[in-house]
Amino acid sequence: MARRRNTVTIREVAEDAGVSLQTVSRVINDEPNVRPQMRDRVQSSIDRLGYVPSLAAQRMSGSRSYLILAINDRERTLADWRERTGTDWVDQMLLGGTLTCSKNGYRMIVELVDTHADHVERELGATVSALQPDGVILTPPHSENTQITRLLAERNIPVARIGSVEEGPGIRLTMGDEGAAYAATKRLIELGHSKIAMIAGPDQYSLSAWRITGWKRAMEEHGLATDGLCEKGDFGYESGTQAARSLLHRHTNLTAIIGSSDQMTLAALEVARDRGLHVPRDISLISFDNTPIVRFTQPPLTAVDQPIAETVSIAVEHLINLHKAPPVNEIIDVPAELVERSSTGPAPAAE
Amino acid sequence: MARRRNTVTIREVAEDAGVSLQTVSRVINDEPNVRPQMRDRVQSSIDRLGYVPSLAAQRMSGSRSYLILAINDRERTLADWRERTGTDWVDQMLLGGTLTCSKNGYRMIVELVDTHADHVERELGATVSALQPDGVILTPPHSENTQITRLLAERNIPVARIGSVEEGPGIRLTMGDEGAAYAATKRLIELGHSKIAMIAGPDQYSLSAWRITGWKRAMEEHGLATDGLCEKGDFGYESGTQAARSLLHRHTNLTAIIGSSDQMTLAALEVARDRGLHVPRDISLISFDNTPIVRFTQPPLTAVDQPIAETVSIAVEHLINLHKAPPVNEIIDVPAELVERSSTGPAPAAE
DNA sequence: ATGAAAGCGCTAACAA
DNA sequence: TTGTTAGCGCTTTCAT
Repeated sequence: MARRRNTVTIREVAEDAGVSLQTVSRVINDEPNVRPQMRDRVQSSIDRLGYVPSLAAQRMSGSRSYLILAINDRERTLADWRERTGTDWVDQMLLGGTLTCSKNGYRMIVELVDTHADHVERELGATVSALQPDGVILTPPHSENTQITRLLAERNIPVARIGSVEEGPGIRLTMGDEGAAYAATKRLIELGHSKIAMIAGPDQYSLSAWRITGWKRAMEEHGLATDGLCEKGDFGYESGTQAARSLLHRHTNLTAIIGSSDQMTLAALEVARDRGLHVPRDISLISFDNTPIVRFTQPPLTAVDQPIAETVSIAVEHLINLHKAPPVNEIIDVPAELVERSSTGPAPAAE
Repeated sequence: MARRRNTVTIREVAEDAGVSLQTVSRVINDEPNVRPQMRDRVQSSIDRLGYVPSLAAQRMSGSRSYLILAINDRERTLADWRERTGTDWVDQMLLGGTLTCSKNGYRMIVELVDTHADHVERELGATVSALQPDGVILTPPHSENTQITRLLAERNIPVARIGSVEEGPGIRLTMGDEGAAYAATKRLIELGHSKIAMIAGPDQYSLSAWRITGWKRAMEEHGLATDGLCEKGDFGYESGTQAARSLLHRHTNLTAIIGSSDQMTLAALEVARDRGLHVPRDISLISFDNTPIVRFTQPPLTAVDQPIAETVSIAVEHLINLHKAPPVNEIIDVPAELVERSSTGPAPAAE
């Protein structure tokens, strides 16, 4: 069975318009050296025939692939999806990414990449060879994986690294972590809290440290102690339970906790409840992420909203070179916002 | 600046192995007529050089594109993402789709397509021309959009239609809607309920009717009336509020509601609470979707879990022809499961 | 400002 | 069983 030709090619457009292939190509790519009259003629043929250039052919002839790769941690992402934890990180990436991509004729492809050292080079290398993307967006913890950044640099593929300020190839974007932690802490201080603890994320993620820094800065500015008030988790629920238990055990006069993820803060809420503490009357809680679920908990959590969509959108814009002359050494910091709900309130009167 | 060659091509592999391009091609595509010894030789060159075929080139030479398109309703999806309603439909599609795709060397690309009649043909036509996917997965309401199915059929692109049983091109998959509604209703009847209402989805979605059918069948089998017990919504929260109000207003002796989406059921929960009804003591609630948020509401909702990941995975398998001889006229029904939580309980004693 | 020719990396059809 | 040839649809030279 002969596979019928079923797409319009550049040749048909050229014939229809009575011009050469090149002229059509020039029109498609908005290149100079085409008279307006000619351009109109060709464009109308394109429209009438419904011609759309084949991505594959464009890529083949050495032009762009019009593909942007968004890379996420395989293990964590799969776990989130399988357990349906309600993390909408990927959705927000798609929101910011696909919209900006499609505005410019690009597509975004989500790829999951293992952090495991043996695989990463082969795995990502294969993906890049197959797809030949025009740009790659790296998210933590991949943003700081030198194996990955080196591989991409070798292949001359533009990179946007989200959540990293480390020197290295590509542009760097952060989501206001330090500032947000500072603002959250400050807000709690305004509410009269002075014993404010932090459940931080894992060291593997740079942003964990930035948030600690923001929290410490606010505390110190107000002459408040931070010793023993920081516990580390891995962003997951279980680790939040451990951290909250240990904090509440050590500090019976704790009146506020900032959790570096929704899951950990949710766990803290549960732990507080188990100990008979009422939120926010006895203890205030602020979370990081602002995933959908925190609006539905009892009480709904005050949370730092991660501007994922906006950040990814900006990353895409830079990758496809909308901003000519990329500020190579600059770091783009997209500010995060604090969304106040009912898990924060005035500090309880001192005993 | 000369763009440096930075990928290994089939030619280099051929030279390295001392064979022709064609032999390498045969090895790559696992074709017959290559002696094991030759195959090994070529394979080791491939491995050593880290060669991966270029998708674009493969596509160009008339073979597959190794791309599967997953199409969702643009407006609804964007709204869900922007409002962060917690719908993880796309995530579940990615979970089922990308895993099965990547196992077979394919990629899945998520596309948002407007339902609006004027656009759809141009829009989807352009995407298909550009990407030339090997298969397309359609979700409601696109699954039954004849403009779309016709377009894809004309271009000989294999289609999987989720949530449609209508005659037409491609394979059809459903997610056990009728059976699940039947099972949910039956469960409520077992719990002693007899006045069981339904908040259905919009007519635009076939599955809305299937769920009504399942509910009615269970009711009738037990000699229970259904008159005036079905209200229609649009799956959104607002419409759920309207529907629940109207139902509770008309039927003061209502003891159970089945909602055709999480958002509508959440709205019903709120309405019930406003009227001083305790869930599940005074009224039981069962939802459809089982998105992450329903585990965190008070009380957590009993819900019909939509097997999205599994369904999409099966769709992909068929599209890439893992199951030779596709059962063209068969409908694949992936059963949904009822997840019991705390929004269902025994019917209150009759007054 | 426009066109002709060459080639991107691969596979299909054919030849050996 | 293996190799050779001719494209796929497009963009790059380079001519005109």
